[in-house]
Amino acid sequence: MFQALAAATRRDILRRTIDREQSVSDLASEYDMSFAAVQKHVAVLEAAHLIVKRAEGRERLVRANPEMIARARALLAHYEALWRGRVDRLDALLAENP
Amino acid sequence: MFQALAAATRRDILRRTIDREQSVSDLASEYDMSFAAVQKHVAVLEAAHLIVKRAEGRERLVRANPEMIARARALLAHYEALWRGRVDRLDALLAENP
DNA sequence: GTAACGTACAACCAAATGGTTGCACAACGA
DNA sequence: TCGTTGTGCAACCATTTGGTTGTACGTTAC
Repeated sequence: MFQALAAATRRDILRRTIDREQSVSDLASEYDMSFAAVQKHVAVLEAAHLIVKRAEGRERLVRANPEMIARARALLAHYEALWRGRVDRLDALLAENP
Repeated sequence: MFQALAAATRRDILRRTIDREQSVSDLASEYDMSFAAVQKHVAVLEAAHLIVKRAEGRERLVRANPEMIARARALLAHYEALWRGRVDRLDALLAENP
């Protein structure tokens, strides 16, 4: 998941598809690279479940999956909570030895 | 930053150094790879400011930088906020046309 | 003083990544 | 029907990544 978020282009695709559903071609037209390159980025995001695709005729409409973004955020929040826990233990220690 | 978070080993180093300050050797002993490999992971995390190092004699003590973890989390929260904004706009639209 | 320890860094290697072009194929439009 | 459009996938290529070993150098212990 973090691997999928690592490339700037993919984060940008995520940003655009949060705004509104877009076809793969729509997305490809926004970047200075081949359609195939963008299609691969979309595939990576899809594999990480950061986006979902929906078929509409010959188009594939892409939209961000906020649930998965929330999950990434929760993981980082968990790291912070661990740190907070350390502080809390330190606080407890200081309370014991004032 | 997300690139730095992309490797599982580095996230694990982050987790360990949130818990408590540890030397590079301490960290290296935890993984089934060479010292140099771990040292490189630490260097990547340091370049992303996800950890900070402190010299103590010949040792380099590593600790996580919760400020930067918070920043990563905030970025993801921002993405979610964009999505929320979309929903809010939709809500406003529905309110206009009940 | 010297041996051992902790760290950094260079050189190298295999595998993954991010890009390309080309091709196949389904869906749409004239 | 037939050309065009939208998509996916394979093959290929250069660069990056994640690992290795070896070397150098400052710090600590004896």
